[in-house]
Amino acid sequence: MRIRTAKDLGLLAREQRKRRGWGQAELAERVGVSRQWVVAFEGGKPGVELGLVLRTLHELGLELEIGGGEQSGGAPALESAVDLDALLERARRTDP
Amino acid sequence: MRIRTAKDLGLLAREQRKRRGWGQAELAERVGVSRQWVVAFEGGKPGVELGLVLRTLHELGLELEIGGGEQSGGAPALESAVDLDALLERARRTDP
DNA sequence: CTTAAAAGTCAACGATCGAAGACACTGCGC
DNA sequence: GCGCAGTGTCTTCGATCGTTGACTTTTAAG
Repeated sequence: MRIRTAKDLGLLAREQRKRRGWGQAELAERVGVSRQWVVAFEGGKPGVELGLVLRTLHELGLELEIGGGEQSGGAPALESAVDLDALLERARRTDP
Repeated sequence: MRIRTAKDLGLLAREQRKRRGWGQAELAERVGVSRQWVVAFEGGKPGVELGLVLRTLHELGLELEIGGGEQSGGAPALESAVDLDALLERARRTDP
């Protein structure tokens, strides 16, 4: 899932937490933050600290991936081949 | 690229900034933060605020993607079909 | 080699954070 | 309807943030 805002991320984290059957208090304990912090993060608070966010995502089994990175001045070099195996492998990991 | 720590992310942001030929001051101005913040972020400071991080990544043309999300208790339900077109489309957006 | 640009570092300050504690509200099983 | 678990919200407080300004060090252009 593409993330652009803190709200996007918070929503995703909440969904994943529920999928795991955890309450906010349980997640907070696992991560080592206060429950209030979890509430704020899930609510999309932009001021939350990056390190805690990363730890929380890890605890939720969510993986952060950065893509993009085109040169500012023009089109990126074209890949000459499409690696279907790699695509499938990634899809398997992302949308099991 | 897989991101686990604030340090990972900061390094990547620095590389991308350099690739674009921008100085820290220029990036700071584009994002609307102080140069000191850019220095701190690139240096991997975990306390930096998520909202500013996301804005910075966007300005650098980096896309944030979240994957993973397996059920905690067992194997996820298997999809019966693989949508190659969707996979390719997503790959095109993520790794152009 | 010289000099300017870029990057690193330090300090002060008002704003905000995260934690702890607690109360209010919601959802659900019995 | 009642009770309990989960979630939302409020307050206080010490710690940290991001900004501004400025000085130092490193890098790169000429």
